[in-house]
Amino acid sequence: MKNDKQETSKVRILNTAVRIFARKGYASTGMRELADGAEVNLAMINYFFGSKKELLKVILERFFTGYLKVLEEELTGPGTFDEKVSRFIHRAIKYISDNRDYMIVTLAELPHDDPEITEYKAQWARKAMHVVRDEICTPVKESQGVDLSPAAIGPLLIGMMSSRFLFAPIMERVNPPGYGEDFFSKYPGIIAGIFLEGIKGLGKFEKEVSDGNDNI
Amino acid sequence: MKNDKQETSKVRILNTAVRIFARKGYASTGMRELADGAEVNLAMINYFFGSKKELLKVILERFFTGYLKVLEEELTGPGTFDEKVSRFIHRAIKYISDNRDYMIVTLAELPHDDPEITEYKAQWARKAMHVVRDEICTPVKESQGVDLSPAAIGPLLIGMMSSRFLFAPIMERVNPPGYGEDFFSKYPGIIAGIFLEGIKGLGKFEKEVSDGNDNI
DNA sequence: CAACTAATCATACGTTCGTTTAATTCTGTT
DNA sequence: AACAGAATTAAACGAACGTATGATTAGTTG
Repeated sequence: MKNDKQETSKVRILNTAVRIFARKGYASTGMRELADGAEVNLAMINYFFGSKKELLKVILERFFTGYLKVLEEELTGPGTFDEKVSRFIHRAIKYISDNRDYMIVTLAELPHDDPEITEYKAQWARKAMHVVRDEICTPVKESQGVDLSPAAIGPLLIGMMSSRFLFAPIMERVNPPGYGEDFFSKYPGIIAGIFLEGIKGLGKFEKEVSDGNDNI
Repeated sequence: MKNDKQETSKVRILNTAVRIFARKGYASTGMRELADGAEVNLAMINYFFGSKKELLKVILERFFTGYLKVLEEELTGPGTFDEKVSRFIHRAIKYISDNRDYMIVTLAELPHDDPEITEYKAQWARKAMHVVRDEICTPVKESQGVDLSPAAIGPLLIGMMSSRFLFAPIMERVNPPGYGEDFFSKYPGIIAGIFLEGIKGLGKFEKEVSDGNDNI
C-alpha cells in the first residue's frame, strides 16, 4: 500500500505540470524541467502518463469535467432564468479562480494545430453547448426574440469569466488601482450583472441581489 | 530599388510568421518551418528581424498599435456613452476579425513567463487602461454608482470581443447550428448589446439600433 | 568597369527536445 | 526467504531547435 500522507510521484508530476504549463506554456516546457520540479526521474513522466501530450490531456480532462459539472448543475437547476445564470456565473468564477492554472492551460493553450487536442476539446465543447442552447439561447429567443448561437455564447461566457485571470500576469504590472481582493469579492456579481443587465443596469442589478440572494 | 509589385522577403516572413504562429503557437513553430513557408533562406529571418523573439514583438506591436488606435478614436470621440461604446465595439470587432491571426498570436500567446514579452504587453495595456478608466469606468461610476476596475474591464472587453475568434477552430468542429456568416453579421451588435444592456435587454437594444444608427 | 552595400545562401555549431531501453531498487505477498 | 510486480534510475537515441558564420550573388552608385 502507498503511504497516503505524502503525495505520490504521479500526483506530484501532475501538479507540477499544471503549474509550469500555465506559466510557460505547454510547448515551452521541457520534460526535464517537469521532472526537476516534481523531483522525479525524467522517465517517470512517460512511465505514468505515456507521453507529454497524454499528460496535457489529463489536465484538460480535469478542468473540463469540473466546468461541465458546474454548468449542468447550475443552469439546469431550479429557479428563474436570472437566478440560474447568476448562480452559474458565481460558481463558475469560483471554480476558475480555484483552478486558475488548469484554466490557463486549458484555454490559453489554444487550438494550436494538433488535431487530436482540438478534437478532444471539441468533444467537451459539444456537451457544454447543448446546455447553453437549452438554458440560455432558447429562453432568450423566447423572451427577447433574438437569435443567439450557442457556439458564440458559450465561448463568450468563458471569455468573460476568465479574462481577468488570463490577463492577470500582465495587469499586475500595470500599477493597478483597485485591483485588490476587495474588488475581486464583487467581481462575480459584476460579471453576472453585465451579462444579464448590461453595464448600464449594474446599479439596479446590485440593488436586486443585495436585497435578495446575495450569497448564493 | 525593389520591385514594388511583389512583396519583399521581409514582408513574406512576417505574414508567414503571423499565420503559422496563430495556428501552431509561437513556441511550437520552428525557424525552418517559417523559412520554408515564406520561401526564404533560414538565415534571412534573423537577418531581417534579429531573432525569433524580436519577430514576435513586431507582431505584438502591430496588433496593439491598431487596437489602441481604435480604442482611442472611438471611445474619446463625440457622442453619448452608448454611442461611443457601441461604435468602439463594432469597430474593434471588425479590426479583430480583419486581423484574426495577429489577435490570436497577441492574446493566446499569453504571459508565458518571458518577462521581456510580459513587460512589453503591460506597456500597451497601460495606455489602453487610461482610456477605459476615463471613458467607461468613470461614467459608470457616476451613473450607476458601481466601482469598476479598468484592469478588469479592459480584459473583459477584449475577452468578449475575441472569444468567438479564439474558439473558432474548436467550435467549427462542434457541428454548428447558426454559426454561419448570417449570424456573424449580427455579432458585433449582440456583443455591444450585451455589454451595454445585458442579455435581457437585447430585444430592446436591437430595436434601438435598428431605429437609429445601425451601420455606424 | 570598379567599388560598395544589401540580400541570399549553404553549412555547421552547441543545446535541448521527447522518448526509449535495460538495469536496479523498493514493496507487499506467499 | 523467495518471489513478483511496481517504481525508480542512469544513460543514450536521433531529431529538431535557435543562432552564427563566411562565402556568394544581386543591385546600386561613383
